[in-house]
Amino acid sequence: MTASRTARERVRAELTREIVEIARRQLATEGAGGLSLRAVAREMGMVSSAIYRYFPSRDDLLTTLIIDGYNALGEAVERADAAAPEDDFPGRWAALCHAVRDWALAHPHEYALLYGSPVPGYQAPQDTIGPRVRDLTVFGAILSAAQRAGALTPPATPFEADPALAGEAEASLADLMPGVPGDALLRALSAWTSLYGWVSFEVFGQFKGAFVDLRPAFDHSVRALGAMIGLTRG
Amino acid sequence: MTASRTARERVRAELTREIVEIARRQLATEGAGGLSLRAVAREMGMVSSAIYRYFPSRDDLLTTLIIDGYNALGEAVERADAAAPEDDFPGRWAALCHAVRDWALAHPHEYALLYGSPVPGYQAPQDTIGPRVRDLTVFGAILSAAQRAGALTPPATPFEADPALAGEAEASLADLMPGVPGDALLRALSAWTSLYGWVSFEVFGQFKGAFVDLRPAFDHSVRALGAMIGLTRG
DNA sequence: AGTCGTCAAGAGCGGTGCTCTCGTTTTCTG
DNA sequence: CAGAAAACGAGAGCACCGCTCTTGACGACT
Repeated sequence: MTASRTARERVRAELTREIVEIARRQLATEGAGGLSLRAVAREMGMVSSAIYRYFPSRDDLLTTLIIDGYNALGEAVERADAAAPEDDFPGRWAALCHAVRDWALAHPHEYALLYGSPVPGYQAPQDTIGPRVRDLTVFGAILSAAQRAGALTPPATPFEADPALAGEAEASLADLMPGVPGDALLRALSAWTSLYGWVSFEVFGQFKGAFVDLRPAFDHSVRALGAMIGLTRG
Repeated sequence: MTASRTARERVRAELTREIVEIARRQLATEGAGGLSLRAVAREMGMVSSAIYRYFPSRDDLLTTLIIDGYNALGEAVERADAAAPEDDFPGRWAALCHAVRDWALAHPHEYALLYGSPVPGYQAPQDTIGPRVRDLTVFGAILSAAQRAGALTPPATPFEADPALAGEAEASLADLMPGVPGDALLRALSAWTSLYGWVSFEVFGQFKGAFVDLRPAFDHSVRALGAMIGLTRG
């Protein structure tokens, strides 16, 4: 039964995969705005209306591309983190940051789809919430592990966090970053926004013609942020 | 002579202004993708081809909207900075940050046009470079003034900047932020990317359903970043 | 073997940016 | 002042888009 039904379903799955693949290639070359169902159909030798048997609308196709993008980015981050020495927490943070930057520069249009302006009105259905936080999850694992290893020590700073706000942060991030004190979470949040702010600036061209060499500047910023968070070697 | 010529040119300028105004309203409601020359023409009671007498292409219309956006944001930032006590440098930094965030939240689609994914292939002609750095210019003025007032003192940090990189930063930002030492510039750069990273996250919906109250969290982050930069009261 | 669901194809709708042509009107000039 | 020149709005049209609906053929299940 499964075998007979699979005859149909297998070709269907294959065609679906092929559509997504062609769409991703179009996305990579033309950008999100240039993704056209008709062009995908043309490249597949199908007529445009046939695509709608597989994706009910252009936005649905975009949504799967978005999910794939989050997964690809998350995978890259996970790989980079796993390759770093487990107790070198500043190093793991730096590896995470460079993974994000490298992936974004290698896939600018997909990065724009994930972290740029929302494309249509906007969509973002619920299936996205899982892959969307894969990078954050890695970050949380690093922070939690550093905290457990006693390698998350607040640097001397003239600025203290409001205890109420710190508690709120602790509560709302308890699942992703368990055990991390609230003030460290707030510092980590600043570092996180700085990371994506930098990458967005660079990918979206705001840094055009600024520093001669952006890579060492990025690396310095990343390490300084790691120190600001309070990460030390375990 | 000017009066006679103005007969035509005045109505032309007026129509141009009206086109931009309608376009901005469409941009605010529909987003950059929903901006349609035909819709603008329809709303003006003109035929679509007539618009091309005033803007040679849709991208040109978008470009003027972008320039206007940079100017509006820059003006808001300048106003906020001017309203703060001149020698309260952490306060001026905080005012700048809140001005950026408030403006972005009030004009999300225009913010997306400025700091989101570049719209078509992308454009960004040279007329943009002036208004584009109005916010950065204010930031530079704050930093330079703080430095002159002796209110820019590096906080105790376990992380030192590479002198070569600091020198490079000093050289490339000498015009915008004269007199500011390189290591402070590097810290300021991190704070800058953190600011825009935060605002982009918030405007683009990445913070959806995170903290209950984003405003106090933002304010804390901003003040912590100010301390990280090394800003103190003069 | 017959029925029913799935599929690709085609035509078509309303929308887009943009081009070209054609009268008209305004401006500049001889 | 009259005529040339430039600017203008209107309209038709091209190629493209997302999306819908119908039609006919093929495959799968009873």
